[in-house]
Amino acid sequence: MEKSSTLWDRSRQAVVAEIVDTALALFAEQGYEATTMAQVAKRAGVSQRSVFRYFGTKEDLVCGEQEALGEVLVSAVAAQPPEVSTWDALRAGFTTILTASNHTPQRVLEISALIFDNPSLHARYLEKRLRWQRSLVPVIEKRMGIDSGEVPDARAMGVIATVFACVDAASELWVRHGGKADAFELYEQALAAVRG
Amino acid sequence: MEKSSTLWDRSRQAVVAEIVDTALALFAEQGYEATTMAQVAKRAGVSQRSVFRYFGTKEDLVCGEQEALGEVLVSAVAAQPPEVSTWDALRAGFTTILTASNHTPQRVLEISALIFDNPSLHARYLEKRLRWQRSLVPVIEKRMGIDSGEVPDARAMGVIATVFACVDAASELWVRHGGKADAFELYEQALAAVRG
DNA sequence: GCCAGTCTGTCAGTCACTGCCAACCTGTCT
DNA sequence: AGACAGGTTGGCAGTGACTGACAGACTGGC
Repeated sequence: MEKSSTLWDRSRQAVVAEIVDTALALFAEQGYEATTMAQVAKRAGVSQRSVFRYFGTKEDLVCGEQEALGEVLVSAVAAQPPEVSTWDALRAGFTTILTASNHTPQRVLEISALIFDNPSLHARYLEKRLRWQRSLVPVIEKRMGIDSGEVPDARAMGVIATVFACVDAASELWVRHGGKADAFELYEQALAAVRG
Repeated sequence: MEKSSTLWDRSRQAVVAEIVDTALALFAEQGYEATTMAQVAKRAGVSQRSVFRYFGTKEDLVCGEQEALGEVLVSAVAAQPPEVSTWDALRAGFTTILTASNHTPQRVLEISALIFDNPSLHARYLEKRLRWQRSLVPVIEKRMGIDSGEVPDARAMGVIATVFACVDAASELWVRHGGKADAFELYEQALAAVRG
């Protein structure tokens, strides 16, 4: 949470934001597949090479910020006091993410719909989420009173994967309902069906 | 389970198997990323174009048969008698898949390790699994006594996603243990931690 | 043998992505 | 002001996955 130090850093942030905005606009106009990186670069006013320097892959134009959110999630869960149950700690982590995201719900919905509609994007998204799960393992193991071995514990992995699965189900349904449903409620329903 | 009808069909199957075998061998030798489709085609004795006609993508050389297994899973779950609980029905589906796969455990381990070690393959694999989940939704909804609406039910999705999550955790741990662990046991542990 | 339909190989092309190098911009030291 | 060092950008050529189009080969039915 450090203030954007140098002026140079801020202009860089502006360039990144500009590229993402033009990319999302183009994806909305023509669809993800039909849009080329050359188009994005040209309309954003930078070289194609620079777009790849900033984002690495076309998919990261959409899924890029997931990276940072993962760290937020892990530290939020780790920061929960020990008397909070594992399930509540994980839920708290996800609510933290929701409030930490500085996007309008419309924007979140737009991006989510893009991801859910596009197999290649969806695949990449799932894989990134799996990294979140991996980095959560030690945190949850400690919370469940399990010694962290070199290989993760099946119980910890199961709990983490289940919470993610329910979050995922809730997100997908939220998108399918056009953002009109209560995602939190859907999550509770899904988890209750599992644990009840 | 129909007998491979025409001779032509059988030789076609042989070609497909030959391509997969050479591909896996090359991946084992040089790694997945470092192996080009041109190499696979050349060593398999077919044109590069034909490889793409059979498999569509490089990833499908490894994940291709997942497709068929998904249908086996769905029909196996649907075939469970109604008095079997939802959880048991899903577990039965997965054990059916395990026995239906006509590969040696070594082969399964080799393929699984390839998938888990390779982000691009892993991503594609997860996305395919998600399609299994989608096609299971109506089956599970009926079993849980839920009317199938146009949008899936959160409870059904949660249960399905959870079982898959635990299967996934168990598979990954099984691979991390070099195939020496009991995958079934790991699955039970993970699910017990969730439902207990 | 002949014809229709299917399968295969070849070729050229698109697009994501990368390494390389020259130009450039920015702050610093003298 | 001018030289210098660091990092940044753009252009360019290349690789590799993947696709469409076309021509030849191969198959089964007549």
